[in-house]
Amino acid sequence: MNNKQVVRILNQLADYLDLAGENSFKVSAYRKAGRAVEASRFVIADHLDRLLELPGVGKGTAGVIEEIVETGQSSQLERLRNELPQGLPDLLSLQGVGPKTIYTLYKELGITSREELLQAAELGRIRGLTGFGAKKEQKILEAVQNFAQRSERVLRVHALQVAKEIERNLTTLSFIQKMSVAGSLRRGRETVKDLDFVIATTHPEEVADQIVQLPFVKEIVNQGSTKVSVVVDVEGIQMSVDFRLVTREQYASALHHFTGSAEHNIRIRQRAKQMGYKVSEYGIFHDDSEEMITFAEEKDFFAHLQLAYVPPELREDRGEMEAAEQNQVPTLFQQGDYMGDLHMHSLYSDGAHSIREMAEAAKERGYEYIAITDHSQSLQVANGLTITELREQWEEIAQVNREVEGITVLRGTEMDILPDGRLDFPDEVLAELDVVIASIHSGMKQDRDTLTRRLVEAMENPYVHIIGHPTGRVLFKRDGYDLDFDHIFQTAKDTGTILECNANGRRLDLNDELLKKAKDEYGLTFTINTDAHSVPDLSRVELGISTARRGWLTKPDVINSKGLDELQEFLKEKRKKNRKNR
DNA sequence: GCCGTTTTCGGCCCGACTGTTTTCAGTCG
Repeated sequence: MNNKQVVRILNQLADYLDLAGENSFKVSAYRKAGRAVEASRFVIADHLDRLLELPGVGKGTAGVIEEIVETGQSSQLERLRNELPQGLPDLLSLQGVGPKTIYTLYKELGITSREELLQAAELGRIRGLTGFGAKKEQKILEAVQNFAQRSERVLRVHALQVAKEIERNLTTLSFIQKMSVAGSLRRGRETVKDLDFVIATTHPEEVADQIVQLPFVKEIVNQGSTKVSVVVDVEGIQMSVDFRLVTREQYASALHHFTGSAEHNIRIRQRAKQMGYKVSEYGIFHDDSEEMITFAEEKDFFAHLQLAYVPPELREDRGEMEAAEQNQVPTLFQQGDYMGDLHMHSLYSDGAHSIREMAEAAKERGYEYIAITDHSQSLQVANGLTITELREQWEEIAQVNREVEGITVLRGTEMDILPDGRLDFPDEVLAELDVVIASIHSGMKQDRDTLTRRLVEAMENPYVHIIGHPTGRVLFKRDGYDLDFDHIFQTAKDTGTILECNANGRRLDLNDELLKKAKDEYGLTFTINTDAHSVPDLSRVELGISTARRGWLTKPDVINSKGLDELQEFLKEKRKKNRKNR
């Protein structure tokens, strides 16, 4: 039984308890225990003796978890399943419909599915119930109808596109003093469910009226004097968007509050409470007075709670509170630290632009160097290069280096690690390359041991510098390979192999959590690369940087922060050291 | 159910909005 399976059962139990009308603090205790299991560094089933170390896990939930691990289920959950129909928890996913509503509808009308709910709403059977009226019935009807098209999470890259369009429009409105996107987009998350904007204004009603009239607003969900919720459609991407309207004085507190995460905010409020304060989205209050303390900037808000400033990407309750208390928040990697991109494709394999075009675009971005890393011969779907073609490419690289000043193009490859574990080029060819990335593009469904061994053997080759997109996951499409990460990270440490944070918006691989684990537990070094297949792809480096920041990476952790000479020296050293070890 | 610099009970983050009520419950983030 893996941790995810335990989490799923704990969450199901919480859903059922919620529907059964159980004390809401008890319900959230189970959800909190679920989050603790999810965040834990060890496999729960192998360390049942350590359950009580997890925050929010006490005797009660520990007993439930033990039972889940030992029997594969929870007797409490099974009992509730016998008492309440199977379909009820599904109804919790309807917008604006919660446990109390669902339970009442079940008790009074026998409703156990979306179909039955739709029918009851259409027949007007809901409006007569105590506490329900025509409007509530209409809302329920819409929630069921919208279920099929309700907004799923969208990729960060798409959410950024929507946010930019909204920002562009907001700047044309009157009475807006200051504004920022907040929420999970500001925290740099790889996918986003909805957007939050915080706006400072002297005229909230007027701003709200202007917002709901913006051309991309498809639906007004609700509109008050401090909050407007709408659904927008920007070039076919539909998202829910909340706008929070506050005064200039309240702005910094509101920005912090709506940036979240929920877990981070809870920690902030607990701390404030211990210090005799109360925190709301508008400011900080003394327990014993009405006076509200406001802040010019977020850093002043943190300072008032005797905390160092925490960048949005770290606000997940993954150790940032402890770091801020001890003034040990790291200076995270930033855009200006990025000196060059070490993974991109050209016309030689499956890229859309020539080496020269890629070099000129990279120079335009201020880079010192790039590596052209076309695919290798076995990856025929991507027009992988034979050794002969690779040598031809070196001539063109030399020519571009002669003709385009101010940037250096390095000879590279993204070489396949073949299904049997062999590499696609022999050592004598690899020795002539400046940058060797080894990646898996086939045999992705092999078992854990086989896949792990393929990566480990690739890292043990002294000519391999980098493992490209190490887990192979593609967001919304496929999970990463089944891998033994401890074995892989240990090998990367022993061989000095660099692991990639691939900035393709569907990959972001390694992801934030694996980056943090690899850094904290193994002290590894990383590279952030776009894997660009065209000139515009070069700009997605920002997605890789926000992921790296969420993984707590700093400038020295990322080799793309090195200048050209230092980088080349570093790549050569890696080979020297490992040839000796071989 | 969890937890303790208000320690074994009594809180648990906090407020906006909506719809239904006539002072509040439910839902959401």
